[in-house]
Amino acid sequence: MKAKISKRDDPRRSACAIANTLDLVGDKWSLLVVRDLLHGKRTYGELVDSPEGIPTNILADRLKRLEGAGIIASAAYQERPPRYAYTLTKKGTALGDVLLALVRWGKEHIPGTVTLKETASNHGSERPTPGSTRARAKRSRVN
Amino acid sequence: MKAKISKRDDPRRSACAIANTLDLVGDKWSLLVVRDLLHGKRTYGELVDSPEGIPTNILADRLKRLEGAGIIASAAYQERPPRYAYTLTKKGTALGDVLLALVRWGKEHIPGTVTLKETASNHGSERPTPGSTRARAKRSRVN
DNA sequence: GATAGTAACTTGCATTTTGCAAGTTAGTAG
DNA sequence: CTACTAACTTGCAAAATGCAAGTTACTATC
Repeated sequence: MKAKISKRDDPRRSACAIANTLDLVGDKWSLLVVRDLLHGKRTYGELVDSPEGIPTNILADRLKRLEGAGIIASAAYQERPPRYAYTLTKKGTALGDVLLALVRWGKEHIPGTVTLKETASNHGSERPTPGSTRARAKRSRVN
Repeated sequence: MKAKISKRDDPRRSACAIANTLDLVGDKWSLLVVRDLLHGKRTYGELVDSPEGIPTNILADRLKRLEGAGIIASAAYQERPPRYAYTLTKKGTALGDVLLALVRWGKEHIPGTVTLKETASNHGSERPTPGSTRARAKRSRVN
């Protein structure tokens, strides 16, 4: 019935907001996925194609974790061959401020880095519009 | 044979400022060390005592890497038993903006998190004051 | 209908990183 | 000499990462 949270079994490292945020997105890949989604990418394939070359198993894992954390949401945009589009939730979109701080620091303090913004506009081909179809997400449970 | 830096053997994942920043501080611990230094902590022991409980080998490694990246600097504040004080460089202090973005996001989106600021104001025991001896380490602003 | 292709994952396994405990070094205090 | 402290280092076991290959579910083309 009631979920009681005692200090003993608190899995968090501390109450610090920074530490807890880092526990969610403090790894080499999570924020890059968020970056790509902010830039308009939506599908697994588009995310895999990013210049950093995320391994597919890592991407699958990060998508699960980010969805579990309420940072992204997935929705089937077509049923016949099941295809999913990932989008940022409001919570995820709010990470834009963090990315902005990161990119500003990087551009100022790491030579040769740039703000890359390649994919917001598609390059030629038409794509199915996510959300247009009836959302029927029949999928293995997302922990 | 001369060592030439071509795009082929560039060790970086990409030119993206976010990716490169994450390669420097995109792990569970680095930014917590920066946080503590911003809050006025200076010695190895003080850093180890943080509530998240960083393992000592990880701390030693992160201090080396952060120093190598020019984010922190170490200076001996006493010679007889060698003792070192770690301080943020200007480059490291600039990460305060990133931390600020992280703490804001965490406080808004993760329940039960706070801005913890148990600064250098010691709670009971006296500590050696850096700068008492010859080598004086300049203190950075205590947020 | 057999072959090939595409998107989205999953699985296996070697390598790397993390984390806990214990040990080491260089001093001070009694 | 023994105890104690600060600042690390070392030794693994466990977990995370990364690369390649395999799987599933379709579509398109011989």
